[in-house]
Amino acid sequence: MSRTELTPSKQRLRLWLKLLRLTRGVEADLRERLRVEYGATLPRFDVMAALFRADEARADHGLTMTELSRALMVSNGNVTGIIERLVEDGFVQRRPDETDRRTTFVQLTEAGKTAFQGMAQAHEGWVNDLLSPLAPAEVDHLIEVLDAHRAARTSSE
Amino acid sequence: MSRTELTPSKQRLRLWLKLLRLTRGVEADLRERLRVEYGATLPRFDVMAALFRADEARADHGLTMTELSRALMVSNGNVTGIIERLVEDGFVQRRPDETDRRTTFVQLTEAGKTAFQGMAQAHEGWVNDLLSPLAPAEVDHLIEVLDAHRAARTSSE
DNA sequence: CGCAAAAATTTTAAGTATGAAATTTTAGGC
DNA sequence: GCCTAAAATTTCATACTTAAAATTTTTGCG
Repeated sequence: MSRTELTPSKQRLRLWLKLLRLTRGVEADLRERLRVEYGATLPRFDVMAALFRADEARADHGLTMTELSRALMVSNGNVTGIIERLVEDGFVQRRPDETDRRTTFVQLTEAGKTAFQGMAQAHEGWVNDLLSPLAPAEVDHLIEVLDAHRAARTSSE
Repeated sequence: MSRTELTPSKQRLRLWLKLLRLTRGVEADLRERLRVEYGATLPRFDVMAALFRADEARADHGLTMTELSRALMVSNGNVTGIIERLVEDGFVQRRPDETDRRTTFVQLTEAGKTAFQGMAQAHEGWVNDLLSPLAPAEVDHLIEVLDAHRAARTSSE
């Protein structure tokens, strides 16, 4: 019945390329809108999102640089630069750990929280639009597939 | 029945974040392996793959810079830099268009083709491993979903 | 205690990435 | 046949990204 007769390996490669195309397209769109409407960038937004979530979970001292780096899956040196610019803009503040002078806590300022909340609402709408061809049932199914994939990967490590 | 009661918009956002996590994870893995086993980078590999495909399709003159930029969904200025380094390495050669002096054709050298073929085979194996938790039927289904999504997006433009 | 290994972060060098401006060349209308 | 608009590319400034080296501080063991 199928039009093409490909090995599982080749099919997975095809899927991977299509997945990459989708995410690159969506990311390009989101980046463009963040830039035009908020003068922001995607990495900045991602960092602020992580800090906002942390603040909601436990409104104490923010995240350490290492926690941020791991949460976003980017290198530690990378986080340093992004935080530096966010601090310059007044959206983020650093705070030293009293008991361990190696670590630095990082958290959103009030201005940072306010700025993020505006962007986050717009961001959710954009993502919804960009993925709107996917029906809610399809979305739920895909989430399950991704969760199962993630579980399989982490257990095999 | 469902544990959480989220709006379609929030569900799509969740899906997007999971999708991003998957692709970033896979990309990080592929980048690491390309670096360790071939001393190559992902952008270089992507460019070479596009040129290799073009050469298979019509073995004449390669691709123009603009075609490359569009195929990979990266900025034109970006392609200039990557090609520059590939030319230095002897994997790619530029050739001027005789009839239109604005455009430059770019194609793999023999060394480039050979180098790419080795990497491509390994790359397919890595992708297969990384996506192995997805059963072939699931892979086919996902490909259909992505194709439908892509069709819906391009038609609405 | 003393000191080597580990941990958290920053720095560095090179590559990737963008958007905008600049350059060169071509095409089309008058 | 000019001259402006469009097209293809490069250059530029800035930001992001990585891996590796360097720095600072803490921990744990003999």
